[in-house]
Amino acid sequence: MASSTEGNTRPIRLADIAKAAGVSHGTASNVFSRPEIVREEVRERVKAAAEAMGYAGPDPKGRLLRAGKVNAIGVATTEPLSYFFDDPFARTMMAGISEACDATGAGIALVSAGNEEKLAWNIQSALVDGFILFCIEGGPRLVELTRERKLPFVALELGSEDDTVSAIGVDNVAGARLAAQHLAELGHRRFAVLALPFADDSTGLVSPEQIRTAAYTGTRDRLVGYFEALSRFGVDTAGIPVYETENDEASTRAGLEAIFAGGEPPTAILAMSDRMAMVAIEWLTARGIAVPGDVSVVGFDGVPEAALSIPALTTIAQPIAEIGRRAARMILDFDGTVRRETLGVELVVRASSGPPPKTA
Amino acid sequence: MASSTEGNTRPIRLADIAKAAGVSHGTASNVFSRPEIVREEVRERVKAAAEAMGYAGPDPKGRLLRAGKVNAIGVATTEPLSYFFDDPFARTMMAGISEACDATGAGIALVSAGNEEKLAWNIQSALVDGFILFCIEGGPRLVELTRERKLPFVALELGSEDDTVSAIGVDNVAGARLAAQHLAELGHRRFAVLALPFADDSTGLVSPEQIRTAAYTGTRDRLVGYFEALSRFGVDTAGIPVYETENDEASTRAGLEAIFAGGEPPTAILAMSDRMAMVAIEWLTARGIAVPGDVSVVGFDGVPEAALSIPALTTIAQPIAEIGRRAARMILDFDGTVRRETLGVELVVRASSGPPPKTA
DNA sequence: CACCTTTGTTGGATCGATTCAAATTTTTGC
DNA sequence: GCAAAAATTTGAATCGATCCAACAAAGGTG
Repeated sequence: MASSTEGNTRPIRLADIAKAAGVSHGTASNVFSRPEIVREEVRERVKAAAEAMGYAGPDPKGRLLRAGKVNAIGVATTEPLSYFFDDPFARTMMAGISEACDATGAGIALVSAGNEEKLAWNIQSALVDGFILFCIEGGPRLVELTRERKLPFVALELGSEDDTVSAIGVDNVAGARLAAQHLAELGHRRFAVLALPFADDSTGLVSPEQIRTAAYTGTRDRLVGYFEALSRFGVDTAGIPVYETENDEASTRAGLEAIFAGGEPPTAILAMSDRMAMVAIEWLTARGIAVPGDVSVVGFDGVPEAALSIPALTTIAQPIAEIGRRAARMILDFDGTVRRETLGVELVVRASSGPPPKTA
Repeated sequence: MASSTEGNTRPIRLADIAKAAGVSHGTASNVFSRPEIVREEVRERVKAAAEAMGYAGPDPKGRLLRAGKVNAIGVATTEPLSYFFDDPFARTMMAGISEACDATGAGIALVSAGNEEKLAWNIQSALVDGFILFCIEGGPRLVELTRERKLPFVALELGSEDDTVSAIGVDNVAGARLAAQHLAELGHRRFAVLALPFADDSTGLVSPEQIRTAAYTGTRDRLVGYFEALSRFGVDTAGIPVYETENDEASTRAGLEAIFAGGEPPTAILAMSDRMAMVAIEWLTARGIAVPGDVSVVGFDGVPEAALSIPALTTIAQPIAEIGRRAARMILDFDGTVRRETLGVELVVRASSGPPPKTA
């Protein structure tokens, strides 16, 4: 069997090197991980043996098991992987996460999957020291899945009210209030809302009942903020059409159709994401409805693209990158405690909002 | 919060569960990895024990060592991590890679580092089955580092002439020819080139000597293509200023200053990246030089943003996402052979190129 | 009832390293 | 020249699982 295995390229292990160099594997290991403690002559001999046998260096797989720490954090989402590179919000957030990881030399592992079963498996088997959860949709489910792993994790967006999970997010109520107040102060009295999902797999005009039982409290909070501010200006919030979308182009357009199908169109649109707001601007403009001449639009998020749209988007800016940085640091210097941070938001007035038309 | 004296909560291992449930560790393992082969009663007993002891499920670290496969591919670059999310070219490429990974359920690990030493370490210790190398700059060095790891890898951009390494790239010569020919056909005769780096740490106007000894052959190929096409139209290529930048805003602006400082300004700029081309458009426009009225600009890459610039950028479109997809698949179904693929490029004529001004 | 399947369970071997207490060798001090 | 101190080296134990040949028990057959 000796000669027949000639071509069988079983990978070379550290132990093989040790034997070839005539030292124990303990010493061989030291040559690679703490070279300074082994005598120069021996060190050279082992290195020479490694070189001669084509050894690739200690296999991280083996090292990992012993060391325990992977030195990488996982970022998980229910969206497909390409979401991390396509979506402006995600990208900005990832840039923040990257920054924190770069600073400590940690790596980033992107975790996602086509279907839920695979996602569960991928979360179970991801080689990471902790997770950052992108809870855009399916947040509760994602948290559930991750909790099983018993690793530190932090949810982005305090979507869930469950305060046993660490989370970082913004003050949605305050932000929404700011947006609505801005429009009301400009004189608007007829509004429509483009909302993020309240629950899984539902879209369309939303009833008060659905709002009360919203699974995604982030969405609910923004609506609460809108209504709170508008009430103060004497607007009858019960009459405001709230259209739930999936935060994509198709469902946003459907929402706009529905909103403008009725008799008296709104003069201002409150969109719960910049993405929807920008689709709205495009949709309105294409129909000859002037923004902000006929209808004002205010977004939410503050993605970089919002400054570039035409007209530039008035929006509620979240400190997106900062959220990412903090989330990463929370995992990197995890101390066993649950932390929930709420960051402030800011109204950024640009060109998409103005006074309502005189005729209205 | 209760009693921290609970003890050192050593993580629970599969073996602990096995003992608690009174079965062998082999059986306990089967309960999790091949539940169908263990008798229901036993299965439930083990699961119950796991639940009771707060077992997080088989640790991937252990599994990994046995299985060998990580089921993730590493994407490495010498740029900081945030490059993956900021740069349009990188993002488009990553989207392609994501797609291929999503399809097979593989994960993506981003590998980078602040300094070269750390990069080397991170490449050594990344838990991946193979690498995709983003050889924007420092390509040869990155290849070197990765080769040591003895894992499959593929370089993006056939930057190196070393054909023992797998690579995917585009036909730079043909693409550059297309760009130059387009401008020459429009009537341009006075050109300037904004070039990508020819070698590490050099910028400024480039001498023929530097071109011949270029470390980055991709850059050289593009220049060769430009010159080849222009010669055919009787242009004296020796007189064309070639300014080497670092493909960032600052050095591109410096290049433009240098190019337009001379007596007779060019009527057309050949930029080796869309990034530079877009900076050029902005720079020219800000100076009151009309694009394409006074000066035409043609880019290279075909990033999505190019279509959105004002005026929209004429460019040589690479199948960026397709390159990513192929690279990922090459690693995912690695068969031990070296593969070098060259993909075609396409001239996309948009608004940034036109005939030269009459007066010139 | 002996014999063959089928189905389930066991425990040792293995994956590839690191660690550390103990053993060994080399230096140093006098 | 010798003991104590310092510097190296050793090898068993460990990290946490999976795999698989061997074994045991239950079911079927003539």
